[in-house]
Amino acid sequence: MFHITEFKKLSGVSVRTFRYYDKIGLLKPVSKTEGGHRLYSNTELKKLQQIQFLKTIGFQLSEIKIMLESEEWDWSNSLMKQLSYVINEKERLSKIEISLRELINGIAIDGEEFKIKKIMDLYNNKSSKEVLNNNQDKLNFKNTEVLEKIPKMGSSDPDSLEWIALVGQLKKYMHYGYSNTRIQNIIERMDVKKSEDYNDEEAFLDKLWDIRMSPEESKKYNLYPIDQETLNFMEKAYIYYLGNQS
Amino acid sequence: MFHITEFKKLSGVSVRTFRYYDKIGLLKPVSKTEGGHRLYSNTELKKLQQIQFLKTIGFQLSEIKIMLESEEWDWSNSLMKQLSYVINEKERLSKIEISLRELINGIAIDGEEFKIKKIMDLYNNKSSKEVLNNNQDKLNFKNTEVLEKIPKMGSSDPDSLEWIALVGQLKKYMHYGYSNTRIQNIIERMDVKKSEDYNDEEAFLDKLWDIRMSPEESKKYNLYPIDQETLNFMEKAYIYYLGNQS
DNA sequence: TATAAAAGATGACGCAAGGTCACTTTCAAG
DNA sequence: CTTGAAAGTGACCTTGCGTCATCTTTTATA
Repeated sequence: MFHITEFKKLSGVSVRTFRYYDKIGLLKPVSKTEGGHRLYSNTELKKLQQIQFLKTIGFQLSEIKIMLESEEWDWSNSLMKQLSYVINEKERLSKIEISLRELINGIAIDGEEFKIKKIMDLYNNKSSKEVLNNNQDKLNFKNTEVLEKIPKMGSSDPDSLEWIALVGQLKKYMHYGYSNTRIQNIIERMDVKKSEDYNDEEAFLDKLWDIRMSPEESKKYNLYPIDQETLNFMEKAYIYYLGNQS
Repeated sequence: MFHITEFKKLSGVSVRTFRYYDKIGLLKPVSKTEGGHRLYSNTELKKLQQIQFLKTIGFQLSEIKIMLESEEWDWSNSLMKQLSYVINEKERLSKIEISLRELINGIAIDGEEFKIKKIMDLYNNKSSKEVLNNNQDKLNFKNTEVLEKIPKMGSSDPDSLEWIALVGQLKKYMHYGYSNTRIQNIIERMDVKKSEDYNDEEAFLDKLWDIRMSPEESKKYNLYPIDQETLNFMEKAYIYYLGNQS
């Protein structure tokens, strides 16, 4: 049993925090003295450490509370969600980093600091134009000849099966980003398998990526459905793969 | 001269934000009507865009206010400071990302979600007894524990699916002989996948090949059945692969 | 055991950047 | 001049506590 300042020294967390956690019901003292002073035990210390860890990896206290309360929490789900959030944040920061470096270089080259406002204007204009460009839809053409070669759903042929498995893995690990080793290994395997299965007679994957079919269309052809997001991701990963080959 | 809602439409920023910026003195309307309605001009629009840009690269409103107020601001200094902040943040997020991936992998390997709390403890007190206990667990690995990692039949997990597909292809193309390119490609993919899925902590395939279980045994464990002939062939092909690597 | 000092409790305000009510006043058209 | 839309102000809410101010309990010493 520890008094609140001992508990603070053991954990390195402030007294105010304990009172706050008590108030929001996240971590309650094991008991109280007659006068109302809080008392903690080793159990609370361990729970506090769990809370601290979950906090450092970016969860909010309200989420942590629910996590630790329910006995059968879907940990992998929330960890994945948190991971994708972290990855997005990193990407956002990377963009900011690039902008900052450009600005710093621009200033260094100019030497005239008052030009900063003009540079900032450039950024604003650029971003609005980029939005327009990105909204332009890409071409949607079909090639039934190629479609016939695409692995069919429900096939028990191990070759088709691996295609399905590879696409499935692509989706599963998409959150790692297209440059991730695991993703790149999958792409490489696809590339090798492409030339084995389709003998390079048709640039199969190229066609596949041009088709960009909707789930509805692919069902019509009894194909393994590949959604737009996965196709886009596959394209990015493949471009990256080609760039880093040789 | 724009009224506040026109200004909102021109900039995409909320009305509440304008009132807030006015209150904190960041962006004041150029004038007001007799009744007190705010009026903005193109000057304010440009300034607002500058504010928005500085906000996206991570500056606080209080900083932005000072920046835009003083005529001779040391831009390069504050941009550098911001850059170092962004770099630190990215590094912090990278560490979080690693932790999250380790946790996710741990769960994926374990399959037992309730172990999350033990894993979290490991992060906190790396020197405590928990680590020792856990290491002991790992030292006590037996064949049955390895068996738990082997892809199960009927699993829809794309990773398991690819294992099954790869073994299936091995059987299908076995007649080409173990040194055939196609076979060697399959073996290579297995090797890559082995280190991805099992993290090299255990030489998974080695164990698998040591087990050499009968179809009956594998059914008992609900495993994808691999017959003796395929196992032997796999071994030969793998030895050949190791010899021709590098 | 009385008393002083240290330790603890409670409550309130503040922080950043606004969102979301509720209620009142002004503007612009007919 | 009226009426509905638009604009105004003020207050409370969010996160995760830090920082007073004030009051009560515990503990050490005389």
